[in-house]
Amino acid sequence: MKHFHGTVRQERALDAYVKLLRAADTVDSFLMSQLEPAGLTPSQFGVLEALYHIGPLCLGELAHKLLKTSGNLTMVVGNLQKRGLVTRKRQAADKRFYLVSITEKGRKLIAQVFPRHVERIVAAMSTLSPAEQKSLAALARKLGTTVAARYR
Amino acid sequence: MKHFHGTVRQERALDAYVKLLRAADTVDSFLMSQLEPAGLTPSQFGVLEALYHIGPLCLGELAHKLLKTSGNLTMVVGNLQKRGLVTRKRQAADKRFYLVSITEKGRKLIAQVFPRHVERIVAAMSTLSPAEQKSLAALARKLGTTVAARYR
DNA sequence: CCGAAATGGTTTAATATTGAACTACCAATC
DNA sequence: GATTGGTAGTTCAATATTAAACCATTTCGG
Repeated sequence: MKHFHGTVRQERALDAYVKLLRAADTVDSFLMSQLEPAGLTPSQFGVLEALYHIGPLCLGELAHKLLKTSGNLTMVVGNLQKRGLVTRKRQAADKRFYLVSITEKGRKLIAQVFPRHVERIVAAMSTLSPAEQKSLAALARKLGTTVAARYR
Repeated sequence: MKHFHGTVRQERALDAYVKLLRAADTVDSFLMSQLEPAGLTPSQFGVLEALYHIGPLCLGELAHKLLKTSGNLTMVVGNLQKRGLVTRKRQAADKRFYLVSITEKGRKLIAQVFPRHVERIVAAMSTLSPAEQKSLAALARKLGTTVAARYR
């Protein structure tokens, strides 16, 4: 938005906003493009990674963690299920819940893909010094949690 | 990725990466949800805003600015055109180019929506002090440009 | 208990998004 | 000036994404 002119206050906020979004977008699309050889879309990777590291989750929890709608998760989990990477099981206690678990096949896939993914993140972030990385994390966290809480 | 355990170096990079993405996602989805009453999707708003502030652009330039593919822009611009918010004109000089311009109707819509949008950005960013906003912008910029340049 | 409200998921319709194949046009070279 | 190659956009098939309507189940107030 270099072509917008407002008050100092506005331009400062806009500038930080735009640069934040662009950085996130650039880093993320690079990382996600590297996942393609595994045949995983970004969303599919997100679901599998969560199940791999956290354990079985129900659809609503997945949706909450990935900041997506439940309708979306129905589709993404469906596609993972088709490929035998996850299972979906109706809970006996409360039949409204569907527990999603990663299968052995899914586990193997993530185990194969994740280490390289982490190394690419390290490489990408290494542009920033350790102190800068911590600073960025703290600022982003403060911004994200405040906005999330304010407009809940 | 609180459930991943690696080296200090890895966890620092992952933490910064995750918090960056989540902050961007949270702020952006809040802002974009506020645009719905205008009947604009995030992408449509992005295109319209660019045309409004920069002037007429061809499809490739729009794709580059919005970090999207040309195929995507064909669709988004098509939907904006259906609603009479932009026009698409074949260039005489080089007939491969299609120049996209905002119409008076589109201009009015953005003029009506944009000021509130800016104020919401200011409000969201105001969690951070002016110095923190500048710091965040600088760190995000450094990260984004380096990653974009490295993996071009 | 029972009917009403709340909750978890699915479905539906519309738009978005991508990569890849394809079309139209331009440019350069021989 | 025809072939060759490159560039701008479109089309296509598949997945993603959302909001809204809907279905099933549970919970709660009376």
